[in-house]
Amino acid sequence: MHGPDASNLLERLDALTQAALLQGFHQRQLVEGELLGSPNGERDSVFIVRSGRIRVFLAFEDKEYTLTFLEAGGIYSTHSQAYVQAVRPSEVLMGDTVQTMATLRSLPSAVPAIIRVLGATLDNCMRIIEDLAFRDVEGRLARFLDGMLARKGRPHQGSLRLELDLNTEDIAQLLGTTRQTVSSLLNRMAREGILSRAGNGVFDIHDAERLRARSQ
Amino acid sequence: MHGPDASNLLERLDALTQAALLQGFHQRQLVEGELLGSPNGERDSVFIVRSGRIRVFLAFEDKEYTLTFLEAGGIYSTHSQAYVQAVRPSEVLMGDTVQTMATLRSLPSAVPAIIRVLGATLDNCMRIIEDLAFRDVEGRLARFLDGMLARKGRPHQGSLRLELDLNTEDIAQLLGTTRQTVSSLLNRMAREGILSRAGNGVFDIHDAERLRARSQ
DNA sequence: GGCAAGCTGTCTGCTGGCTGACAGACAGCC
DNA sequence: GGCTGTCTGTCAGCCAGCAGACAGCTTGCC
Repeated sequence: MHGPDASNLLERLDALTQAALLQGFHQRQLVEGELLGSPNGERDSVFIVRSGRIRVFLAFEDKEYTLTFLEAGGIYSTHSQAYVQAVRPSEVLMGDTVQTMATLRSLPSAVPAIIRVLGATLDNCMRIIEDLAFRDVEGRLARFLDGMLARKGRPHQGSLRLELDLNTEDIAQLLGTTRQTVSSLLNRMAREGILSRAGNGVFDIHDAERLRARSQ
Repeated sequence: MHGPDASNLLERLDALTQAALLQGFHQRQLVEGELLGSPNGERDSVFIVRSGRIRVFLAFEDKEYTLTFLEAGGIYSTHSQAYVQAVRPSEVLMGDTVQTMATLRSLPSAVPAIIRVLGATLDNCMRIIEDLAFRDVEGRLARFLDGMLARKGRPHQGSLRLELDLNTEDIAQLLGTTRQTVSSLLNRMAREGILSRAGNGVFDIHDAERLRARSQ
């Protein structure tokens, strides 16, 4: 989410490699709000999302910045300074990082896929830095919507419908700003005819052209 | 630079593995200001810095944000949306990414090192995001100085001397702010007795305690 | 029905930091 | 000496966006 998805690791591997890699992984059910990992967490794990929705975020004092939402197929690691939390009931496959590294030694065919996943995560981070360092909130919002449009937009009555299932606060945390600012920007764009809101978390984009122009 | 260094890849490998990995790499001399890579550059390369100083930065319109400076031992890739530029005459060992990936398949012992390097780069990116999303410029500056202190500080007449070889503008670009703001913050810290400036790019930190407190 | 919880919209005041402009200090060079 | 280029310090003006407060709307529950 928020840009091209962290690539689906499993799709890129043949069945045998897949099975070998996932040896030692165990399935885990998460309830809504459950923390999978936090900075300085005891144990390093890698995990793959089977279902549900996982939020990866940074926190400092009482602010939070969402790095990404993971859905089915998403892969991440609980090391790093990020918090990892299920925002709804979810299922994940978890494995120990150290053990997975060891498995990799005897599974060279999986290496390029792994490196590509890491590379995609890195790209995502760089995009975020670019956003935070250079763009104002309106630019970030436009870029976010434009990116989601490419991934999730569906034609609907002459416009493009975007069902994000995110509320204003969620979007604000993805952009590193406040709910109030997102709210007023979205309404300004609505007034300008760029989009309209068709219920909570549902947007109809009427002028993708102008949206993209704003994301530069 | 700017936090723990992107780990020195070569140190972590035995001589044989090293030689195998660097097969096909070629040495290249860079003059000051030379661009090694830019977003949408034709060819993907990996490179290792032998000497000199390389700046990795993002650019947008007329602003630039420096992600890191690489010195001897540093490793990076020219893929990604970053620009890579020699800020002084430098020597690098360059290799083709695709070919290096292929080499890796038959060199499983190098995989953990590679993954660790990628992981360190990712950690650095996350630290930057944390800074940009949560901290004001003074906090970022304090954190930057504190980090450099740990890596480059040398006792000097009862204080800790920091020879950064960076001017105010360079620091501003590392922090995502302007030269003027950095200048006034440094002078405020000097007035408060936290540090003093002993020439361009040289700082004496008198109160590391209070510096750290400001970086939270 | 009433009540609470969650989501949204809007207003107001305040401020961190950007921008542009200018001046002083210093080094190297002709 | 004067000239140029590089680096630094400082000031005034301005504004994007934060923070707090409040109101309206829905939904679900007792």
